[in-house]
Amino acid sequence: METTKRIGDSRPGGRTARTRSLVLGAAVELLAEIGYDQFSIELVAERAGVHKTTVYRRWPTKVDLIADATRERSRNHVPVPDTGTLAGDLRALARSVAANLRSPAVHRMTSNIITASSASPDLANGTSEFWAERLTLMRVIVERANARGEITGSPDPNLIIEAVVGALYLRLLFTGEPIDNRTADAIADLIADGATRIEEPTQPELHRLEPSRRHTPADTHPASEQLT
Amino acid sequence: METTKRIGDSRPGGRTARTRSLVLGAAVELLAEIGYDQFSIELVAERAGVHKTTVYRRWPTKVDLIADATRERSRNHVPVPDTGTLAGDLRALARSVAANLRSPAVHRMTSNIITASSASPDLANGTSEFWAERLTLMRVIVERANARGEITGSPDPNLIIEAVVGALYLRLLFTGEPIDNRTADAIADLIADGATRIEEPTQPELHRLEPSRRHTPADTHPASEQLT
DNA sequence: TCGAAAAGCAACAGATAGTTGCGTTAGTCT
DNA sequence: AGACTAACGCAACTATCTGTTGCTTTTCGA
Repeated sequence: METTKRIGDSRPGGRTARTRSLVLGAAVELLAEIGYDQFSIELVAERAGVHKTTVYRRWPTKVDLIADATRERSRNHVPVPDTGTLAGDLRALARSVAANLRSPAVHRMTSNIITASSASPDLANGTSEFWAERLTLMRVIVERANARGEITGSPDPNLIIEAVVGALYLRLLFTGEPIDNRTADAIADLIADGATRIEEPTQPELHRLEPSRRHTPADTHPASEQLT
Repeated sequence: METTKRIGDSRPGGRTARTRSLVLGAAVELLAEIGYDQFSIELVAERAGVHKTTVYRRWPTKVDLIADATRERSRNHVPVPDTGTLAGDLRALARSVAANLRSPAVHRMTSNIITASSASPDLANGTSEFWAERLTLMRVIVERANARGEITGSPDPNLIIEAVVGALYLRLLFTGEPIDNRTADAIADLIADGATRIEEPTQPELHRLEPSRRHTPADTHPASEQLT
């Protein structure tokens, strides 16, 4: 039995692969150019110089196509800075992210992926994995700082990166405020200060503020019906 | 002349207002229930118990409707915590935001607004204003801490709030990692530590790390074609 | 109670998504 | 090389959805 073979599985060599990369390339281009509304399978087909049935056969829906098109980006190697200090590394990282976010294409791409992700658990997983990989890569910044003895306490390394990146994305998606290098430096410094609390690393044990000294506020009951 | 009067301007009292609120209410509900794809004017009309032409006449497009429906949320009063310490306040704030973000309805709502915003500068402005207001409200947390002498240096107060909130939203929209109270506390503490650098507030001048001591890394040239 | 603004209604036009059947092209296998 | 077959091209089609129009009915306001 098992004649249930998926399209594009055999003949991985020639035309199939070419068509596939043409279509996915066109999809990525369009995702960066137009909004989710405008994005359509027919447009992608036209851009790829391919007939729409070809696209429909392999990617039944819009989100399937988007999911596949964005899956490849894991290959994007993020250059991880190594300046010798945590603050320096975080600044470089923040500036690099900021520079990226200033591009309208990236803005559109990001919005579109968020939209599609909310419609497809598959794509949501892909996005999640992509970011997990990316954060793992960036985490060496924190690990190096740790090896240097820069870091006090044991903050979650991921959280340090997430705070820097998250603040920048918040501006991109919500506040619309400028994402310039000044901002990037400021957020990097803020987080670096938080992670390297003591200014005299030679006496790291001296009267450090223990987490237990802070009081945990009563859990604010979740706002009953507060959207966003 | 000037017969160009907009629909719904006169008769602000009775039926007009009722219809309006019915429609906007239905729109908000749907935004929290379904994705941007499914969301349509006809669905909103049906949910509101109103004929679709009624909706079309007042809100020509989907995004117009969404823009109007979400404009009202500025009224949402965010309870600003006041626990007596910056760390405590930030923890309470983070927990409250986290609790909110755990709701799937909020997740969908957020994604949908992002999508619609990218299609409408009008809505984008609205969202931007909404967040500006919200951040301004939350900023009193930092201002109170400042008055208490908790804060060293002069970090951008907005940035402190943005870092906390941004990290949580990053998880919601990208990484998909859990947004529990542990995470909320950790991010709050990290930022609080960054803002209140010296552990002995009575000697705030003692060997503080000046910004000038940090070196600014060479600006990493923006990755030429790195989407997202 | 009367006039006018807004809502209801049905029918319509146009666009778009997605499908189907069949002929054509081009890798692959012997 | 030549045959086989998976994948593509093509045109025509259906179905659905978006948005409009002309008219009638309701309801607010004065």
